[in-house]
Amino acid sequence: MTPAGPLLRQVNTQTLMQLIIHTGPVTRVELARRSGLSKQTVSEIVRQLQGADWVRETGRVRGGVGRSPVAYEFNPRSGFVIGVDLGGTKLRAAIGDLGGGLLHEIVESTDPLGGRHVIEQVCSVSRRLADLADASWDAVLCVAIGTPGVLNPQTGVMDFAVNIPSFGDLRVQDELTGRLGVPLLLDNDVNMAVLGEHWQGLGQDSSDFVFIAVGTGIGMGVVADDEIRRGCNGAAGEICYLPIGADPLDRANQVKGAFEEAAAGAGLVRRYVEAGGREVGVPEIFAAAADGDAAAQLVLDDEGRLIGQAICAVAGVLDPELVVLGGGIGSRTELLEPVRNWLGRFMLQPPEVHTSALGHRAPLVGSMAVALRTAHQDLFGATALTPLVLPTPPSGTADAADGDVAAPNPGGTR
Amino acid sequence: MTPAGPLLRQVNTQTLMQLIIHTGPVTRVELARRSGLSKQTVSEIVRQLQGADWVRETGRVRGGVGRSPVAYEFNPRSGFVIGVDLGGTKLRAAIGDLGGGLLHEIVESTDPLGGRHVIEQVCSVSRRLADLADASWDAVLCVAIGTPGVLNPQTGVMDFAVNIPSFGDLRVQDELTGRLGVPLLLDNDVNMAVLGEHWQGLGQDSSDFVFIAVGTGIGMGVVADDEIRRGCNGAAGEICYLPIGADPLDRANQVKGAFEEAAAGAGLVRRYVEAGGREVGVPEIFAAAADGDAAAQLVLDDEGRLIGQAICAVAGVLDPELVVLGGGIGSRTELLEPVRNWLGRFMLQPPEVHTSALGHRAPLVGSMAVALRTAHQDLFGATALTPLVLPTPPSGTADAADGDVAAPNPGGTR
DNA sequence: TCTGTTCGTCAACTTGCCGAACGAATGGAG
DNA sequence: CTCCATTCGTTCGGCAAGTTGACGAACAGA
Repeated sequence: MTPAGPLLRQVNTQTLMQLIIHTGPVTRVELARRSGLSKQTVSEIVRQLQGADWVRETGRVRGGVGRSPVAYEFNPRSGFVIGVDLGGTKLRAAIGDLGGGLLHEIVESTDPLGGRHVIEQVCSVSRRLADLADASWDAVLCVAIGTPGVLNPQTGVMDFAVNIPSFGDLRVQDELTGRLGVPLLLDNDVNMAVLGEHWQGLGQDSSDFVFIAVGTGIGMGVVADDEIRRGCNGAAGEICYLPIGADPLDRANQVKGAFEEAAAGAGLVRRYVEAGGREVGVPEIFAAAADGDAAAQLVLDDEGRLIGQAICAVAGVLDPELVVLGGGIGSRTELLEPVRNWLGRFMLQPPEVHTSALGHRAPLVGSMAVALRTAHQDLFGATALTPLVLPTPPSGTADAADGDVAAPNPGGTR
Repeated sequence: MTPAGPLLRQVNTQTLMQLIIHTGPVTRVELARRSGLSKQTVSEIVRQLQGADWVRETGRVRGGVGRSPVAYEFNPRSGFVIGVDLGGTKLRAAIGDLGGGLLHEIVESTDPLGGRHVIEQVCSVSRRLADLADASWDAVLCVAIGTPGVLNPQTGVMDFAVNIPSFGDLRVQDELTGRLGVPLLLDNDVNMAVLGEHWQGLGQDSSDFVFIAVGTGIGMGVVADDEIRRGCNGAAGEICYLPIGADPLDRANQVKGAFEEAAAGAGLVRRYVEAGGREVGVPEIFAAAADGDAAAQLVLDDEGRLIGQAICAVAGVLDPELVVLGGGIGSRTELLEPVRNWLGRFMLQPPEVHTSALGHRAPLVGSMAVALRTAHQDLFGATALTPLVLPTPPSGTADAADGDVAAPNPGGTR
């Protein structure tokens, strides 16, 4: 089943591939030093990789004494990935190469007809991106899509995809996979956003941090130990249900969640009206506060208190290094100071709080990160080949009777 | 650096070892089928393992047609691990074999002198356990200790180890490692408890669940994706600081935490007094409630409300499959119904809530699990040998300007 | 006792990697 | 301009590990 030769060679090939990717242009001798392999083995494998176009020469390294070595680097155009941020109004998509470089980006309005029309739109945009990048469709290795809603990990259906008409009914995963013919990943847009910040934003140096999006709704993405955490139903980070702000016992507040009821867009407007303001949109409230409107300022400070309280709850559970605020309301820098202020009054040692570095592009960047990572895993990852079972502790007391053993399993499972 | 031969053989040896451990008694042919290796290779490696006493024959499998094969099983006595639950008043310790079997257990009072005396006590108990199990000290592969307090991941010092006099000042990790001469793991007792439940208690089938201990203090252990989560400062699960019950803005409530101030032992007693009860201990309150004391019943129902609110907050952040209640107060079954009742009023789809299956032995069992797992990792794990770097996406800069269609990045990153 | 079947081991062959030695390129010294 | 130390890259013989194939050994049932 697993001939020995191929396996070892595969491991070594992947090792070298990893080194070439992460070390940038590198000579064969350097590879031999770092991998511990011998020069000849390295040469042979590199030759293969170059033949398969995974790797390309990048010139010679001159300057030292002795013969100039040839340097090799990863050929980023050996594959492409596509990331999509599918919102209720806008569809953002981008194509990038396997080196992590972003090549082209398309932004357009989401098809208001919803349902299959949106699926069709995603396909169309994807193929246009591939054309823009002058890439054959076969070279597209992975597509990742972030969209509002909770992904049901079992069925692959996005529940609560309220922003797009009749989108929740479709088996989006299957539909799109079938139509694109490419591995497809679907996830919550907040999860994508947190991964975006982890890859290229504020969370680059943090292995434990959260992204809190406050806008029309409220959501949170959690990165713990450098991985996204989804919880058992994919509902981790659904802090809209936190018992904060509104009465958590009122059933009316449990549909969208007490915290969301109070702190999200509608709640903010309602509190502004209650404080004596006119019934306007969220941006107008911020503008009014900037103009010195006392009611608006009070409401925004209160918003800071609510968010601070939520962060306090999150920090008590997760102990993140950093909290990134995003979304239509959360990304307003005016909120930063009240949030920090209130948080400091709730906690003795609060986590750092910052406004998203990527802004509305966070979910898109995150989708790219997911697609890229998946492609790399599939191509060069350790997943497929390790024959090792996870080393979990043996379960319970060995209840095997001593002495002769019962008959072996007849079917010869496998 | 890494000779090829040994590496491949090591991988295969570990593969077979894993199979033998997890499959129980198993014949060589079966091993060959499952591992994909040939019969000869399996024979050779099994011979070696048997010579090194890692594996032993366990009789022949009779009943089938043809020659009876010899079955092999993991020799659990090839190594031993020790788990310790070091509390403020009691010290529980146990020794088990590498098969997960618990062999002997010792419970005694913690040395009230604290500090080095306790360290000495741990050493003494450990060696006595090894003697009881008739194991040479060299065969003890790992010791894990759970104790109250927050482990500082950097220094290895237990901060806030308030229950044991002058214990927080010591570099316990280093002291004990030096004195025992064995790999030693130190962690929070609540973390140990959650791992105990994960191994042999209620959380066996859950990859995402939490253990909430309510007693003198309040703490929570978090298992997400089958791993314990500590957060960036090891303070994950410190739900004592949740803004629940007491005024979270009062600095006096921030030392121990608002939630702990309200819901832990002292808070429970205080609320009972405020409700008209006498100043008694926690067990007396439970007894009074059972006797029909209205004030006590009210206070306990209120305790259920507080805990329910905390679970609501935790569930909103982590989405656990299960919440296990433990600790002096939390493990009282009388609380289960009020907690569930209130939780159902807070949330539409609350997680399951149960009382700890292991009770006060949870931290001890968890320590055993940690020690066992560490020993297995060290012996048969994949950690030491994989030459693969983690396949993270390469960090390319792609700061494309916004716009309907962004220009391709000009610099040709990297 | 015979026979079909399965287990376990011995031999011959293949793969992959390494050490050592050798030709090739390069920059500097004379 | 030539020579040379130095480093790069390749070729050759050898070793370690695994696989296929064949054969003796044990066992159940006829």
